[in-house]
Amino acid sequence: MTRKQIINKFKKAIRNEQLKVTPQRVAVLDDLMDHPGHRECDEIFDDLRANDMKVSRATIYRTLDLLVKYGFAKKLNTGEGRSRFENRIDTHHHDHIICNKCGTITEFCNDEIEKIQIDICNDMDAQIVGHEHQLFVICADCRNN
Amino acid sequence: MTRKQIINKFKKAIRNEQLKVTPQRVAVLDDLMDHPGHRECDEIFDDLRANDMKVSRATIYRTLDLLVKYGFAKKLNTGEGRSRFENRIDTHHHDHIICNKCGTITEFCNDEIEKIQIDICNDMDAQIVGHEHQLFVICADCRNN
DNA sequence: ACTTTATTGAGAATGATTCTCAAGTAACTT
DNA sequence: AAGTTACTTGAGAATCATTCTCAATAAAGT
Repeated sequence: MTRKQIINKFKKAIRNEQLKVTPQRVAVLDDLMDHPGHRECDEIFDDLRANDMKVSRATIYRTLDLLVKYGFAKKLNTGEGRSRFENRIDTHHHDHIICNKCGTITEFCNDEIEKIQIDICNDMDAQIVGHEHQLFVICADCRNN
Repeated sequence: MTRKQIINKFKKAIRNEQLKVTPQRVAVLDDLMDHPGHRECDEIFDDLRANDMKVSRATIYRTLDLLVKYGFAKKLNTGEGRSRFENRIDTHHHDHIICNKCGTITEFCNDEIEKIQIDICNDMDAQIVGHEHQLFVICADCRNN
């Protein structure tokens, strides 16, 4: 999907809920797609302001909630005391490896783990709606100082 | 290990760092062991106060940090916007299944997953220092209303 | 353009956690 | 047992991320 198509999909999703398409909402999604990493509110805030957009933190949080709700973004907890968000369109599912020293976030995905998770939930007759899996490490770089 | 032995071990750990054994510190560990569940600061606070102990939230947080640091407790993030802590002595390692509807926390442990995690870290030459793995579900009870 | 209704920004409010600091207390010394 | 030193404590202020409030603004339909 091209970026334009993704944004159109988002616009459609918004209108579908009798919500309104605004420059701020589009800009947040655009920013998430510009930065494949894991971004926090203030990074997005600084970006948009740097691009001369009039926007408030409140609106960014509100928009991120929308994006998560409609499946365009994922909220993650990296144990830093604040949330990070990542674009979720056209990305394969993955979990995170976080270096406790330098903070670098690497991604991983393991089909076997994914499968076991589903089995565990099935066994207890629960419907899985999501998961969060983080490995905390001292990364290769940090180990070698 | 008996409870007395665990508490003695904690006292030893504390003294070993030139810190002091105080009634508040012991009481927090005691409370964690009284309640095998996953407790948050305010629950502990209410408990200790109910037991006529003079204690402040600040001290509870400070003590929980100590307990985590010395391996007597584990801090976990259940996605509620505050931390929970659990006793970590004499408990087998486990991860958590959290019902997004009723909030019930169930534990699980899967050796295969544990093994894969280690393999993943070894492959990238990182030293694993911890992990957090949560499955978010709608539990059997909630599914059947 | 006009109307309706959702959205916005600013700043206040919230809630969890951390910090400050004077008063208190553990533990060592005699 | 009393004195000394250094770590701890509680109260409340401070902080930080996030959410809320509300009057002003701007989509989208007519």
